[in-house]
Amino acid sequence: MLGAAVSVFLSTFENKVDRKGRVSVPSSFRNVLSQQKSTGIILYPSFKHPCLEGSGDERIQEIVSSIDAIDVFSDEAENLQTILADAKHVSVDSDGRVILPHEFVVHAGISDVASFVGLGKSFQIWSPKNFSIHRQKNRLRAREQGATLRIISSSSERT
Amino acid sequence: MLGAAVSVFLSTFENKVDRKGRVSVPSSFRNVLSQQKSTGIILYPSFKHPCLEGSGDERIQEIVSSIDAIDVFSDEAENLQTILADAKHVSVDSDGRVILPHEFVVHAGISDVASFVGLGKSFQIWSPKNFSIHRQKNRLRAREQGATLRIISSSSERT
DNA sequence: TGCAGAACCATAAAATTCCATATATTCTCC
DNA sequence: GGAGAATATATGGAATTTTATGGTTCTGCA
Repeated sequence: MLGAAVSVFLSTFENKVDRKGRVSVPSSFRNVLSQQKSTGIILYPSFKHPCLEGSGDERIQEIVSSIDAIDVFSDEAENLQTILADAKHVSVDSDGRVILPHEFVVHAGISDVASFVGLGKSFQIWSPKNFSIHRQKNRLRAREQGATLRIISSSSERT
Repeated sequence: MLGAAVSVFLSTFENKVDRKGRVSVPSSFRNVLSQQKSTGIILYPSFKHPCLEGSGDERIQEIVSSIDAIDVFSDEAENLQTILADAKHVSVDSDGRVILPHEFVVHAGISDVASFVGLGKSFQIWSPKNFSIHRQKNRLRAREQGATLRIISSSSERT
């Protein structure tokens, strides 16, 4: 294995989902997870997009803390609590695969291929078709807003 | 070894890309990377040009931090996440080479030669043909605007 | 007892490591 | 100052190791 690379979820991978709902977690993602000492991953349906949100299983702890920190009856709290209610823990088997729960597969519109999309501290799982639409929109917007590059360069100027 | 001196990506190098997509990273670039303690490099397609943006892998950490600093579900965060989703980490092998992912080769229109262009804190990878066109345009504009030298001198002031 | 999930096996494709060489470039000793 | 040794770079190709993925068997539990 190479030098542990970078410890964030990065880039996009398309893997096949077999009849039993099994799908390989990208190798580089598994490396990140094992660095985080995660035995598996946490999945929950995104409420913004037709995709699944995923992360190492310590991330749940952060969400719980976030809930604690805000007003119990706020919309925000309810959103976060919804996440907890819908989330599932799936374990990674010895071949590096997980089983995507059926209702999640449905939510994301996944048939036989799943796109794992690295977002840094977390990742998403999409159907390739939905993701390409989503990506298109994002790139267009990023270009229009010109926000992307500015933010990056401003944060890299210091050091 | 010659001037390990400068710790910025400088000048332009043309190296061959073999059948497997391997290409040598210019020696002087490797020196900069090792000074930054990078195990490899981060690559992502440029929004603006048909080329690849490259940098040491600590850059990713900066982007992730930028994301963390803003609302997780905002458009802005998604813009930045687009970069993470498109980026790839490639490790430099013991012979000083990296493998250019196929889709990146396509994006940059690279066939059998790649131009590594030093930009100081980062660099770009072009097909020689596209780069010469780009360079031509830039020179022309610089001449018209007479702005180039001013910009260079102001940004080089720090270290 | 039937089914979902877990643990095993097997294998083709892809990525990584290792080795060989050609071409420069630098060093060193005479 | 220069011939030849020693080092560094850029490349090509082969050998090995990892992944991704399909199939089968085992097992607990409803």
